Amino acid sequence: MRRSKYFMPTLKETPSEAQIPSHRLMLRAGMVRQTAAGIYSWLPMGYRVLRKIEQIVREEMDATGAQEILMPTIQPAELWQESGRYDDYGKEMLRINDRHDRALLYGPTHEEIVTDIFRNSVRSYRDLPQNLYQIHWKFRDEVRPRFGVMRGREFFMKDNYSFDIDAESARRSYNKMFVSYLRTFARMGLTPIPMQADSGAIGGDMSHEFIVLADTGESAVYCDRDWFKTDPLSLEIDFDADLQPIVDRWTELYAATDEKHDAENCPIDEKQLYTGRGIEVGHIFYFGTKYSDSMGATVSDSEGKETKVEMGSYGIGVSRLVGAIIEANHDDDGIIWPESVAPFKAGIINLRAGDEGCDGVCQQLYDGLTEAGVDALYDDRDERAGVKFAEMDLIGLPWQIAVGPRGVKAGTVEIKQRGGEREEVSVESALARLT
RNA sequence: CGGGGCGUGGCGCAGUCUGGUAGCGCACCUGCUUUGGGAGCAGGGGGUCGGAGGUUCAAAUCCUCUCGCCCCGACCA
Repeated sequence: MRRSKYFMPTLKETPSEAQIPSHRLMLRAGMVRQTAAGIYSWLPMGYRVLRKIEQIVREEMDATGAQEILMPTIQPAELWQESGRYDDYGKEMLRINDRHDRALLYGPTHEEIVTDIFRNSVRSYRDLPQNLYQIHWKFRDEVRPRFGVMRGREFFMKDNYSFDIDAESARRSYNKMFVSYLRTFARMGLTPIPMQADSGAIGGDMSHEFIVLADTGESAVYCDRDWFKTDPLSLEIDFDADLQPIVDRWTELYAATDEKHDAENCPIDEKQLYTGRGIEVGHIFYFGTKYSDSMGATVSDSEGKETKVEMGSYGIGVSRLVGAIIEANHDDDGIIWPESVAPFKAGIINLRAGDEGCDGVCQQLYDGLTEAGVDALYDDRDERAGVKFAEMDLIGLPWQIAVGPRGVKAGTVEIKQRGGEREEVSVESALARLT
């Protein structure tokens, strides 16, 4: 993509409404624009990142055998009246009436809809287990949206729902999600720490929040330093195998959010305790027959008896992750994207646009990268070097290649990783480095 | 929802207390000079001061109402 043609309205100054780094940087880098309180429009570069994250989530969901569906954003009130949540949910739920004065709502979550789909379509235990996911928009009318995309009212979310014949099978479904989440977040360059969460009326240990550490995170977290020795990406996972040992391993180390942590009775040594901040990016939850009960979702078991299905639901805040990743990866100059979610892998800076030599080398680099399938942003504008360097640092592409008249004469370009040192190399080796 | 704050060109702000017909920096346009870390000079365009009422000879400024946004707290992917 040529910068001169790319819609990326960057800002030198920070709009006054933005307080935390990710919000400021997303506005400054031209990734998003606020449309209303807690409601954002995604501009080309922000949308690229959102899609990268979405794709990682999708791949990891698919790897577990979950199947992607797409449910409506607008839902009929009847289903919620049936589950009993229509009155419980309160003002966070955006309620709408259509022209016939029928009560509708903009879905804050989709348990009712999937349960409805399921009960109308599945009759036998032979069709279980089942796990359906979707990635799309939800709306919760937060009293106080803030932190930009990290706590919006409208947000992009992956949510999925498991259906099992019994509690034991439901635990297997839960474990799959648990392990899958570890990989999903790790692939985005984040350190995910599962923390036991309140599992409500069901009780037990079947609810976890996934927290990623970030200095500017919303809540204080306490955990064992051994967390940093673990690497989810090194896990060889067979989703058909028993995952309980992996889950056990990832829950035996201490980890607690502010609310649960008790300094007096902390089970681990002070030296071993890491104190930091974190952002909740995922939540998995087993809730048994809560909805199958109220909404009559049953199947025949192996003896022909009607049995309520055991369910769980699992969420990942996809749009929140964009902010969370920036919170965890930035410096004073701007964003530092992990390669897996970067909008472009590399930026090419033409330090003397219009100079025949510079133009030629830049084109050669750009073509070379493009042919190799590497996304590059080529800053071909007639701007001063400082402007280009500053913007490239701001938008945080993992690699920068600077092409100037001096180097071109000597047959070299300068390559550096965002935040790293510059290195003079030949055009060929620059290309080799990135392809 | 309780408490606080702010709405003035695209962005950041001054002007409001003490009414007199809107200003600065950045960005934008033109020209020249510059050209390796957000250039310099000159010229130029753009705002009925969030909105509606009211007071006044006169309102960004005073009064009333209203809408929007932000921050702290309680709540959440």
